[in-house]
Amino acid sequence: MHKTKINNELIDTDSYKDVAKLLSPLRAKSRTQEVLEALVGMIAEAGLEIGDQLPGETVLSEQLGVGRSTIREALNRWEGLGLVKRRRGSGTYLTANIRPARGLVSTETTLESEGLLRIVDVRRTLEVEVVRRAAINATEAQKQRILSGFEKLKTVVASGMMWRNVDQAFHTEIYEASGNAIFGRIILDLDDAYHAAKFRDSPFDNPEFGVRSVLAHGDLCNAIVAGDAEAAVRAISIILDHVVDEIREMSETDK
Amino acid sequence: MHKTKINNELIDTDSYKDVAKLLSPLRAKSRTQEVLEALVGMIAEAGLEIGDQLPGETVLSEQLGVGRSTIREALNRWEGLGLVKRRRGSGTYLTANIRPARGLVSTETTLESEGLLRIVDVRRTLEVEVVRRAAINATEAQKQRILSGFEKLKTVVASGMMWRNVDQAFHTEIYEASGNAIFGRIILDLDDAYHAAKFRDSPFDNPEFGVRSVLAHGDLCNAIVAGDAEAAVRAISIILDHVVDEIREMSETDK
DNA sequence: TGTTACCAGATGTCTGACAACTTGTAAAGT
DNA sequence: ACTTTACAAGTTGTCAGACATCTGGTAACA
Repeated sequence: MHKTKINNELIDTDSYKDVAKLLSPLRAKSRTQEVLEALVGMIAEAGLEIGDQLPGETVLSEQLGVGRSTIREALNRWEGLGLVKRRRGSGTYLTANIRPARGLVSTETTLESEGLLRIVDVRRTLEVEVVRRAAINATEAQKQRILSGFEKLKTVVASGMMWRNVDQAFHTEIYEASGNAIFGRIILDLDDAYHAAKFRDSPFDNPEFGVRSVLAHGDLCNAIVAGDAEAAVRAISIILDHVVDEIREMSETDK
Repeated sequence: MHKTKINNELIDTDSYKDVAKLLSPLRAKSRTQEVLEALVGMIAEAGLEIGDQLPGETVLSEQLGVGRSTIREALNRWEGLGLVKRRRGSGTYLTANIRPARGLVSTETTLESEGLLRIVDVRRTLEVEVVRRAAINATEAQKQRILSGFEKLKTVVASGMMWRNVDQAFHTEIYEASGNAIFGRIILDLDDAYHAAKFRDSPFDNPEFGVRSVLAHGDLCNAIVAGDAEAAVRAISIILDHVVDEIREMSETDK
């Protein structure tokens, strides 16, 4: 069996499934996540409202081309969040208004940099709180994961490769260490909205930006491990300042 | 409507479900719920803490005598509430302190209120920032809208009507006055999630809560109009404290 | 010594099957 | 004409087994 090193990951080059992955490396999302997004789209398009019944599990699984277990995992997640109510022998019913996420950064608010800056603005509020808590609450195991995440980020950035996924993994460790996973979930949503708006025309990472902010990432990492909340807040502020700079530069050089 | 005397009690015989409920009220729990309670017991007994790894799915399913799918449904539910983190290829890890229900409170209610408190926690971070900015940035026209929104809220609460929509409209005015609408967008999403989870079975407002917090709403309103950011922050904190109290009361009185 | 290759264990997904429940409807009975 | 019963179709709940995919550690190799 042949293995090849790509993006710092061992990849099986014998099965062409993995080759396909090379062509579209953005599909890192889990099947369940994709199903959830597809469901949101379906609900919006079909105009379903509170109380309406969703199609059966078998119908959904056939239509989306995934197993019934996967559909069930997605729907059960939603029931846990109170978005749907499942009745055995009857069906699954909407119990809340489900809005497609595109509202965050939709069509008209993407007026160049303005929308991006607003997103970063909200993100800063959340990130500051998260790193403060992470510095206080992180367990030893979590600190270890944060450290190794940073090491991975450093090597990827140094090699000039796409670092967004690695960066996101690094920050996810911090969100988890904060003690309230909902912060992380919202920030990741904001991040998705940000990149969807930013990379509309050129969907590639900026290598230079990675080099610039990797230093601050190191400070952030050390501050959390050392339990220094205020230093962590300073570090994340610097990182977000770099993001703001990036947006400004982009809006200046771009047309 | 037919009534029949059974065991010296008048019972509605139109639906024999009620009779069956009298005979076996213990079998109402689903397998998944039993699994969740068993897991809570195991975690408490084993003394697992945040960051610790749970036994594998196969081990749990064998030990509890249920299928692996059932275990997965339970654990996925927990992940949705942010109580555990599942890592593919690695394992399932605790991300919150899970305590067994005591006294009359059901395990389900305990876990649910835990999730609600996390939502309010995130919301507090955002709301504090929003009202601070609103107090600083609000224009005269926006202050006027906030004032009239509060007047409407006062009359609706006093009349004992459903006040949720009016309350949401009042807060929306504040979100807009903050100068960054994305804050409001996210808070409204959180509000939806909160109500969907909280009012899963009884979709009604609590009139008493409205009366209690309308005073703080007045303080918030005046502080923003006066441009006093710190007073506004204090007022919104009191409002959110009331929400937390409400959750606590619910999980104590619930059977 | 450091890289590589491999292995065990864990979660993710799919398939097929059956159980349990709900609901509507047609048949049977009065 | 009305009520009761029985049944069928549709839906979610649970189980078993299999394979895919990922993670972390270990042993072999250069």
